[in-house]
Amino acid sequence: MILPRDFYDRPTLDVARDLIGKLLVHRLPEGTAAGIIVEAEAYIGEEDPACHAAVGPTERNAPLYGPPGRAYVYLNYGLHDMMNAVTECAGHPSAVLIRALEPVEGLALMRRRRARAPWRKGRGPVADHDLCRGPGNLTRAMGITLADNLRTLWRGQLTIHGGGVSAGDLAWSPRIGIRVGTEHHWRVAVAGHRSVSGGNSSRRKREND
DNA sequence: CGTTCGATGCACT
DNA sequence: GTGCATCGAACGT
Repeated sequence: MILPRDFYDRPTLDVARDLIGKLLVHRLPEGTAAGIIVEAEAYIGEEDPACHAAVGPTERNAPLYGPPGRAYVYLNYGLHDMMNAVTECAGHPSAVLIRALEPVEGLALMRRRRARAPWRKGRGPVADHDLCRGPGNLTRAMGITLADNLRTLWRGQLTIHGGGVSAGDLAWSPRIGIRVGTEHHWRVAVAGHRSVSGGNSSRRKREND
């Protein structure tokens, strides 16, 4: 069953924790892709220096100020679309970044989309557990783009479902790839899961700062 | 094992 | 003009 709108209208850290083990589903004419969320990060309010809302309301971060339960998708490094779930009541700009999935459905479609990336030209197929490993890889594999910005997650073609999935032990750690706000351990992941990002050494160093 | 860096586009100052 | 909530290859030790 699809998670209701109210699921997202709660403290962001609770939402981040509870999103682990849930199923992200994207239905398109070319096929359906789905995966279990195994890694996420919380970005909480204007006081969080790493949150896009830290600079106050702008055109780009407007979705954060809107109602919870919608997607906030933005382009990062000119290359990667990042997908967040907007949380908390409207006016408190917060969201959860979806960082990694364990692929469940549409793996062939995911692999085709990943292979389409220019930098993968001439390289071998992506392993199953790497298809949705990392926020940029995840959106590419799932076919999530800027066109999905502001989409409702509780109905429509991009949805998050609950039900029956055991998440395993959760591990909290500093968020990845940011220069500020690293004192907060607002990244949550299934401990030891193969599809969790941050596997390379430079990431690990930043994590331990 | 470790660190560095290019690709690539746009919001923000 | 600057700086990214990244990815993955290249290179040093």
